[in-house]
Amino acid sequence: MAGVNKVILVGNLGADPEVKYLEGDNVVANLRLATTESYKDRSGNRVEQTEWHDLELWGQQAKIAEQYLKKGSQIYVEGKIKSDTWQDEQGQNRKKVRIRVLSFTMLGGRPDNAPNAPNMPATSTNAPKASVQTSSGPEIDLSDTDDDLPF
Amino acid sequence: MAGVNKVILVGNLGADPEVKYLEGDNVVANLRLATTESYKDRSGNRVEQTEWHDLELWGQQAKIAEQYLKKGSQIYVEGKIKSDTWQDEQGQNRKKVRIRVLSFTMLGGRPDNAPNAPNMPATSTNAPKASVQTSSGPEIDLSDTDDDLPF
Amino acid sequence: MAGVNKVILVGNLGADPEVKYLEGDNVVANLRLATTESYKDRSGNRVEQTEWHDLELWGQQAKIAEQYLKKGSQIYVEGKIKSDTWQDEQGQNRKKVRIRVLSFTMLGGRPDNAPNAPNMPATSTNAPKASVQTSSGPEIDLSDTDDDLPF
Amino acid sequence: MAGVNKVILVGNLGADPEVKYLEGDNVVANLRLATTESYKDRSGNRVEQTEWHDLELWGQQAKIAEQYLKKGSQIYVEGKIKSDTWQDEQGQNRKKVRIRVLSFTMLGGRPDNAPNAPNMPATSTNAPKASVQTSSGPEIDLSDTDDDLPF
DNA sequence: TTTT
DNA sequence: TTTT
Repeated sequence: MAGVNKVILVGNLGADPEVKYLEGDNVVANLRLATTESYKDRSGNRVEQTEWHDLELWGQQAKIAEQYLKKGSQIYVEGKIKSDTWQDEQGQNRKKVRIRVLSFTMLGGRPDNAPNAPNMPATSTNAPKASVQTSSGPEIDLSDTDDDLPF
Repeated sequence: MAGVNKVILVGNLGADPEVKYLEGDNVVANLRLATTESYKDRSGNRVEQTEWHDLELWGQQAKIAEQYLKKGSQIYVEGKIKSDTWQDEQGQNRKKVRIRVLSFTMLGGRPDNAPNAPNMPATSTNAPKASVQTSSGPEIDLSDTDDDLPF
Repeated sequence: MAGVNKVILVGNLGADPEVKYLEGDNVVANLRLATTESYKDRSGNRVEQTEWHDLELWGQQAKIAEQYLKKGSQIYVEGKIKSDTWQDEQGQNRKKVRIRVLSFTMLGGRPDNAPNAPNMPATSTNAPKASVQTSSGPEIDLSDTDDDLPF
Repeated sequence: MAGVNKVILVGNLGADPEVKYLEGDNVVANLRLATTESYKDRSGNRVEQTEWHDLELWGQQAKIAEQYLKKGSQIYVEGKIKSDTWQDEQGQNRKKVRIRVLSFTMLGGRPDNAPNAPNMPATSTNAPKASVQTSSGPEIDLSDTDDDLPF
């Protein structure tokens, strides 16, 4: 039956991406993203509440994350909630929730390691911000190569 | 620091709402929501994948959920990801992820137990679908009482 | 520069889809969707405010809309805002805003004209609710055929 | 009938906010926001497509926009589509679509004119990024005054 | 455990 | 563990 499972986050990475190259030319990147909410409590004091999200990126997006994201990077993320369930050694049911990222966009300033040669004109197609929108369901073949970064 | 933490779901309840009345006139409802995704695998077979979400509603929304939602109900949900963390008896760090619902809307047909008397005119303010939005624009008066359900 | 342009709607069609078959095997469907918001004004009276949206669907989605949607259908829509600008006969700048639909899902009950023969097994791939998620950027080739409906 | 009308944008302002102070202590700000999408056409050339959105903010949000946003500012916006319709001098039906902003968040670096004195402690409540959310959870006290900007 |  |  048809459903919708959508997550939208804006936050900062708590650490550099952790990237694993798997067999069969597959790549996965894991990110820790903090989204912080700020509000006033009853006493009028400003309170900050931070939620930490475990993000998972696959394929070309994992590679772009590896290359351009790092601890502190601010990103916009779109994805879906995905959980793994298993039994632990005590026979207890366990569940781990992750955000499967379907697209992300770097926010704020130009990344330090963006591919912009010095003296490159401002109107260069090497735009200063990364936008990655593979919108890849499992059945879609994204035959991108490393030379073919989306920005 | 400013962030965004937003979840949008459309799915069906796997069970009737579980409602607890707490001290201090507080109410909480817990719902189990299934979002099902359907796609074709490499062999061309249609595959269904269901994700189960733990929803948490508070206050007036909890009461409306109790009154109008039941096992099988299809709803649109907007909320945010919220996790509790603690140490279990083995001293292991544990984390439980929930969706804190900020608004929801009943989808599909008129709920069985909707407050529509027979012979009630079609233009009755007892509209057939529940829409609950605790968050309102500045011009909207939310002086709701318990007798004053938003539909 | 990287941006986000996302629209999420839940509403009902004000009329049957208008479908045009263009040259080159292209199809476009135009839908009128009403989203209705209900709130109480200062006097405590319930007020309904309806916004009408012009939706545009292309390709396989247009065909599915033609086949399964009709006046009154309730759908969930995801898309982006897209405007055409031109000069009218008086030389005035004009602008027309549409929602370019990227995916939609039928809500509520089984559509009347869904392809479920009586005695059809429950596991039929002709599932009773349409879910269309081509997530088609302009560069993605969706070589679906009519026999290959996504439900 | 219950509906959903939601817009999520990330983009940059094309000009400084235009703010009007109305009678009765009301304020409205109009913003022009560009969302740019980048993709490759059939020839493999990168193409940028920019959509311009007319945003409308009211009350406290309008004041914050006036104070902290300017041409070029990158923001995350959440709102709804809202159209005005009228007849022009030729008796033609006209329609103007705007985004009614319900919340916004400044992205990227610290705004130039943010209220951070030099030597101000890092834990100052005068946080450098604006987050404005008129819609709040039930437990949040929104007793803001004009002197009491939410960051 | 839902829905189709 | 981020950001401000």
